[in-house]
Parts: sequence; structure tokens; C-alpha cells
Amino acid sequence: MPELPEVESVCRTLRPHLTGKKIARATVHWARTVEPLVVPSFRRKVEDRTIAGVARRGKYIVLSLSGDVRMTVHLRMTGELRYFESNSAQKTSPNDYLRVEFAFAGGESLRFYDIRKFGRIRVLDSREWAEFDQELGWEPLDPDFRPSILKHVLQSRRRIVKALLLDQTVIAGLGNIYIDEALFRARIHPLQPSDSISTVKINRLHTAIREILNSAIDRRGTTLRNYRSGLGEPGENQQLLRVYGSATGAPCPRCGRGLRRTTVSQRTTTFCPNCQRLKPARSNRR
DNA sequence: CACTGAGCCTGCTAGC
DNA sequence: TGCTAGCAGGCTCAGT
Repeated sequence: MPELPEVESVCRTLRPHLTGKKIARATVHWARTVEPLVVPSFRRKVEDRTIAGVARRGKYIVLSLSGDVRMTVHLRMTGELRYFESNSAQKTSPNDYLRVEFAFAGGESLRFYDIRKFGRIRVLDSREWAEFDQELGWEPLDPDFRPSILKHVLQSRRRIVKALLLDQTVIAGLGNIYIDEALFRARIHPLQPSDSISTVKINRLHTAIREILNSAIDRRGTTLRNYRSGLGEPGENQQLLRVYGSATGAPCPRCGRGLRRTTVSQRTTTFCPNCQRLKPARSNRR
């Protein structure tokens, strides 16, 4: 399930190959992948444009196109955005999960594969991009995202901490895997109200988020099932996961007692009830 | 404002 | 062995 580190890895692998390439033709094999759902206008918006850059915003891949247009790609659960050299062209069978294909003038291609059809591709003009960008929250790896910012984010509202961290309009890029890992590291119970977390723990959470994301990027993401980079390689961060995916009763890597699996914000959540104690919610003054 | 649940999708697997 | 129910979950939208 691609989150920030996986999307960042896709961007890094695609960037050197896509920059400067001109989209000669776009072919949509599954119409609902493109938003809004109008294939001819989608094609018209991207064809004959040159890719000027590849960036990431939250969990979105953002391709800057000539003419101040941006194409955003969200992989959701099973999306893969892959680059193919011209000579590797038709190695895949026609009944695979190809949803959208961008063919470049030299015969190379950029293909969007997606088993579950949840992924979405949009084309935005500068005004739409500004709105889109504004809707998304803090980049957790932005140097301006300081512990004091996280403290404000948590204390300025009263929400279940995991639900808050999942909210992309607050912090952009975190998902189920890395949130469970970060809360475990910071020893915060996933159901803890956001305004009842001590400054010590907030600082720990800030460090945990950054370190976990950075080391996952270093390992080119977590591949549990479908995730692949822009060149088709799996990541290696799965070896570093300490709680995500563990069964109820599995030993906590820190204290050895049984982990627990539950549901928070409609997501499977794994935590250690011994290391991550739920503190009574008190009104936090000062 | 915060939260809940449905819907979107298909592959995989636990259990019968 | 073969079948099926349930699970995986990011995001949007409607309803409480």
C-alpha cells in the first residue's frame, strides 16, 4: 500500500527517465482511472506536452507538464506507475492490469497498472493545482514541519490521534503502515485523544515519523504485496516493520508481551497495550 | 466539527 | 480438492 516513502521512491526512479520526454499519445484502457471521467478531454490535455519534472506531494506523484499543467497520479492500493524503454516495449500480455498508457515519441512508455482500479489520474491547470495543493496538509519531511508544528496540529483539535494522522488535509503522506510504526515507536496509544498527549511524547512522535519515513525511503519503500518502484523493483523496508501486520498475541519487539490487533478509523491497527498505554483524556491547559 | 459507513475493486487465504 | 466468505485499505460522499 503505497504511502509517502513508496511514492517518493517511484518519483526518484522515474525522474531521470521522464524529464524532457514528450507525450505523443495517451491511451485509456479503464476510463474510471481518469478524473474527471472524460477520456477525450483527458487525452487532449496531455498529448503533445513535455514532462518538465517529477515531484511528490503527499501520496501523489506530480508530473509537471509544459504549459503550466500538472498531472497527478495516486496509486491508492495497487497502482504501479512504470517506465519502459522502447526495446522492452510489449513484454506484457494484453490481459494484464494496464489501465492507462502514455507513449513517448521515441517509443518509450509510461504505464499505469492497477489491479484493483482504485488509482486515479488527474490533469490540473494552475488554478486547480493551487486548490489541490492547498487542500493537502503538511509535508512531514519538510524542514518547516517542526515539533512545535506537530504539537499545534495535535493540540488545536480533539481527535483520536491515529485518525488525525491519517487525515491527509492535516499531514500529507502518512498511511496505515507508517502510522502504526510511528505510534509504536513513540509509545502512544492509537486511540489517545490528540490534545491529551504530553510534549515529551509529541517530540518522540515527531522524531519517529521522520526517522521511519527516511529509513523507508532509504530502503526504497515497503513491499508487502504489489508495490514496485518506477522501474519495477520491490522495496526492502518490510524487514524493518516492528508491529504492522503482526497477529494478535505476537510478541512485542520491545517488551515481549502480546501485541493487539483492533480497528481504528476503519483500519486494522496493531499496537502493544503494554508499551502504548491509553492515558485518561484531561483538558490540557497551559 | 468529528465520526461512521457505504462504495469503489480484485486477489488472496483461512476455513469448511 | 474446490468453493466461499472475509479481508486488505485510501479516498470521497452522505448521513448522524
